[in-house]
Amino acid sequence: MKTRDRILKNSLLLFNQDGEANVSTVDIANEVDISPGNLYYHFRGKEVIIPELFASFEEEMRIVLEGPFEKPFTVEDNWVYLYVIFEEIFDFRFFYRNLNDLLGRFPDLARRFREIVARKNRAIVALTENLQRQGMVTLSDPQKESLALHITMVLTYWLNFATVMEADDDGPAVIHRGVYQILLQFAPYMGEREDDFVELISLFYQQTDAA
Amino acid sequence: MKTRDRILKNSLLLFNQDGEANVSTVDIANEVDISPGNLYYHFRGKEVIIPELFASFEEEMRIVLEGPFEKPFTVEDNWVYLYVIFEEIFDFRFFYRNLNDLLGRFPDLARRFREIVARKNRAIVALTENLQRQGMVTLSDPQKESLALHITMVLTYWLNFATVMEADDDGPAVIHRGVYQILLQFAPYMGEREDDFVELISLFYQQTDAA
DNA sequence: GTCTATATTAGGATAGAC
DNA sequence: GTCTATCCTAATATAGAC
Repeated sequence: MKTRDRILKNSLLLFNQDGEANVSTVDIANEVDISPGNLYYHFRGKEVIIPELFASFEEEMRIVLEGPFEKPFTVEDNWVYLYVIFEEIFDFRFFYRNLNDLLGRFPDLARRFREIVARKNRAIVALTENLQRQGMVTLSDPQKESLALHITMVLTYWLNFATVMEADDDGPAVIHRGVYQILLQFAPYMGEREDDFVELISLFYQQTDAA
Repeated sequence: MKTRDRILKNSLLLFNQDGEANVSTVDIANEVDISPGNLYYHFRGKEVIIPELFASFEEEMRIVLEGPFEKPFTVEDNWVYLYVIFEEIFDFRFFYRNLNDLLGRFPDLARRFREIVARKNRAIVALTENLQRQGMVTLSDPQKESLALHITMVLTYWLNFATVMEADDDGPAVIHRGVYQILLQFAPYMGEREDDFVELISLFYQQTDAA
């Protein structure tokens, strides 16, 4: 693995672990086991590393969000879809934990981040419409927009919230509950299918929780 | 006004404006128009100012959250109640924008912050039960818990989210939309009253928005 | 209580040898 | 590409006079 890539990899590791603000260039160099001077040969400091990491995140998120929304999605498909989005956020969680600061410091990233959130929102709208087409939920357009906005917010902050509320940082379990919470939000729009649906996702919840 | 209080007041101002991490003790001294040395006479640095500000927040939030939940709350009461909670968060928004970092640095505050969120959640549960007693909404216990958790999350992160999504920082308007979004979440549990309810809160929304 | 002056340190950054 | 040595700066913190 090239030094350049090792720097990126370890920066991400430390940023996620300790928060970007609490990681110095020397910390990174130590973790990579090179000299600070060498680090500066590859990157002119954190101000260059961060946008580079963001670009990876952006690309992966773009791929993830291009879900195949024309086909009918089963509940399990939806479960997996949300799970994968959460995983992506988890992998770059340092970014989400410091959003205001980071977006303030990098206006270019702010623009692009907003674009990602907008995409996320559109994906949730599409997912909702898919459920609608299958006759699983009934909701008006304003309700749809409002619900999508809410879900987008939960997708954005759930991992933060969980970290704040419980000191421990067990990724999979937290993601798992996040997916469950989100899918539960569709229940009230399901009419008589509601009970079946809740039972189904509760099953997913318990199932994967044990794993 | 005593110097000590002026330091606290201006620290809060700068923290909210620029983020705690971007405000130095010298910045604060400048804003208060005293020397850095003098600042250190009153406080041993930001590490002492922050918990002091948190204590104010904690106290005010405690008062706000002690809502009179036994009486039947009108929709307008609920509107005002949520609005006031948001205002409190807005006044100490620097804290919410840096939650993970700050709670990591001050474990004692982390404990107390979790307690506040738990109170917030209980308040929302109480508010929901109040609507239930009035026959305005129908929901099962798990639904109630899930809805309350969601609303607690929105209460916690809405202002952050809005700042991220729109660069501008217009407090009242953002709070206003937050309240609207939250109340909208009760709609699907209202049965036939739903349309009336949505119309009513839309009215509040447009009304206060013009003001 | 308040000031000025100064010490200390950590982090960011570069020069030059290998 | 990599290292060592070194510099610069911003931020924290203290001492001592007024």
